[in-house]
Parts: sequence; structure tokens; C-alpha cells
Amino acid sequence: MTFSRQTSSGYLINHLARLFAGALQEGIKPLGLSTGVFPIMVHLWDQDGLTQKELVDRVGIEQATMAKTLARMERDNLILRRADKDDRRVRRAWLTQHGETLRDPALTVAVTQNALVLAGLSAEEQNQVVQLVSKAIDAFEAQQSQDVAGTDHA
Amino acid sequence: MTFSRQTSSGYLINHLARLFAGALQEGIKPLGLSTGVFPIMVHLWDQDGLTQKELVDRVGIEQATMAKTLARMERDNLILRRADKDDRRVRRAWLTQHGETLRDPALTVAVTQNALVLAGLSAEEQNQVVQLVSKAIDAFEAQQSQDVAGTDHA
DNA sequence: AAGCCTTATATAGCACGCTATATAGATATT
DNA sequence: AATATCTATATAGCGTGCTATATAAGGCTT
Repeated sequence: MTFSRQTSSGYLINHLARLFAGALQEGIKPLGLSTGVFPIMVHLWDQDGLTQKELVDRVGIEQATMAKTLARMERDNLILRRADKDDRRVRRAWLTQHGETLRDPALTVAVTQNALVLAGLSAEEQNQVVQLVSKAIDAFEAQQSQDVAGTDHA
Repeated sequence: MTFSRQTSSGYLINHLARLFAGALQEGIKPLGLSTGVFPIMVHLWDQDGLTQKELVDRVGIEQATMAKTLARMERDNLILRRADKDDRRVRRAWLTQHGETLRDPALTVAVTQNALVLAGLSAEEQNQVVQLVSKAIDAFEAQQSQDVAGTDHA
């Protein structure tokens, strides 16, 4: 049974993901941001006032994870949440003044740190990684949702 | 400032890493194993009686993370730890009978689940991913250790 | 309107990663 | 031998991910 570091794609991807997270963390920590918060901020910078559900769908983490992270973001003065007036179940997340201010420096440093991790690859190789990883994700998730649909009427 | 899902390699790698972790988790949970424990078991199956430091060096997580994971593994009857007789600081980790038994089923299911995640890629593409990711990791870590050495005598 | 299903959010509890720090034993220096 | 330094492990505290479950509001059916 072969299961070496070199050939285990799962191990390698996990390892690289931790390097990305570490580099991003290092860059954005001085701004008071963290790796879990960052992708949520990215979406709010793009479109403010999203609901928790909308953020869950866009960021791709579980609802419970989102709920806890939004609570921390509110605690840390990055967002505030107000109930939707038409549907009182819904709490929309709005950037604070401070949260808005972070946009440019945070995106700049994120792009920089992101690039640093793949700096050992040529531009073409970096492109290949992005293409291949995207393809794998899309294929796997398509397969998954098909499986779920399949068991639904079993 | 562009920072879309499609072009952020960090986001993509993180996403794929979570898919790998989920698939592995699903496969090995019935055996009483988890994603944090698994790579440690792999190394102990290869060579039993390793020290915590040896495992830290091989698995590539922080010492504190290793300490907590080994404690859980001992609690769950996967390993037991005995002090080294020559150096009483050292506690070597030994697989229990139960831990040894899991080797073949766990490795089998891990290989299967691992393959599943990249099933949307051709064999050649899978190979490319492994090569490119390995290259990126090695280059980045070489760079990092150089930086540290550089600041050392600054 | 009452009861039922669905949807949005929150909470509990755990695994696993990190940094920072404590402790205990080994080793080196004087 | 006493002191200082290094090394191995443990602990504290936190963020971020997960599953499972609770709660509350909206919508539908009768």
C-alpha cells in the first residue's frame, strides 16, 4: 500500500492550503482581519447588506460557521446587523465605516501574499493550477449534488 | 481591484482542501479515525514508536497541535505513550493492537476517497496537479527558511 | 384561524490548526 | 557542583471548520 507524501494529493493540497492561510493571516492580521473573516469581507465590499444565507451561498462554508464568524465580525466592529423589515427572520450584514476603510489595504495585501505562495511557479504554471483546481472542484461538486439528488427518491 | 473566486488561487486551494478533508472524514469516520489523526497514523503504520518531535517533523504541523492530537489518540485507544528510558523528556507513541488493525482498511478507504475528489481530472491532469503543488510548496518553504535565516544575523 | 411545512438564524459541542508560554529534563559552562 | 542554556512536551487561549439540533418567523393547507 503506497501512501507517500509525494503522491497523496489530499495531503499536498492541505499543506498548500495551510501555507496560503498562514501567508494571508500574516498580511491581514495587522489590519485586524483573519482568514475566516476575509472572504466574507470580500463579498461585502462587493455588495453590502447581504443576508447570512446569501453569504453562505457565496462563500461556501456551512451556515453554522457563518453565524459564528459574523458574530465575531460584529463584536470586532467590522459589520453591524439589522433585521430586514419585510422578513424578520433575516438579518442583513452591513459594513461599518471601519470595515469599509479596510477594503483597499486588505485587498492589496491579500493579492500580494497570495502571489507570494505561488511565486515558485511560472505564470503559466500558476494558471494551470487555477484551471485544474477549478475543474476538480466543479466536477466533484457536480458529482456530489447528483449523488444527493439520486438518494432523494431512492 | 479584482479578487474573484475564479482567480484567487488561495481561495480555490482552500476550497479543494476542504473537499478533500470532507471526503476523507466521511470514509474514515466509521473506523473511528479523523482527518487530523490520519496522517499521524500513516507515519506510525510505517514506523512505530516515533517521538512527538519526529512526528512533528514528518507530518508538518505545529508541536502544540501534535501534542493535543496525540492526547486524543491516546484517549481513543489508537496509541499509547511511554517515556523513553534514555531520555525521560521523550514520550514515544506506540500503536495499540486496535490502531494496528485499522491500517489496511484505513489506507484503502483513504486512497479511494482521495481519488474520488480528483476524479474529474484525467490521470495526466492529476499528475500535473501533484507536480505543480509539490513544486509550489517546496519553493515557498525554501524561500521561507531563507528569510528566517536572513533575519537571524541582521 | 389552526396546524403544518419550510426557511433563516442561533447554539452546542467537537476537531484541528495556530501562537505564546510554562515546565521538566538534558547538556554545557564556569 | 551550581548555573545557565537548550530541548521535548504540555497547556492556555483563540479562530475556523464541521454536524446536529433548537428556535422563531413566514407561508401554505385545510
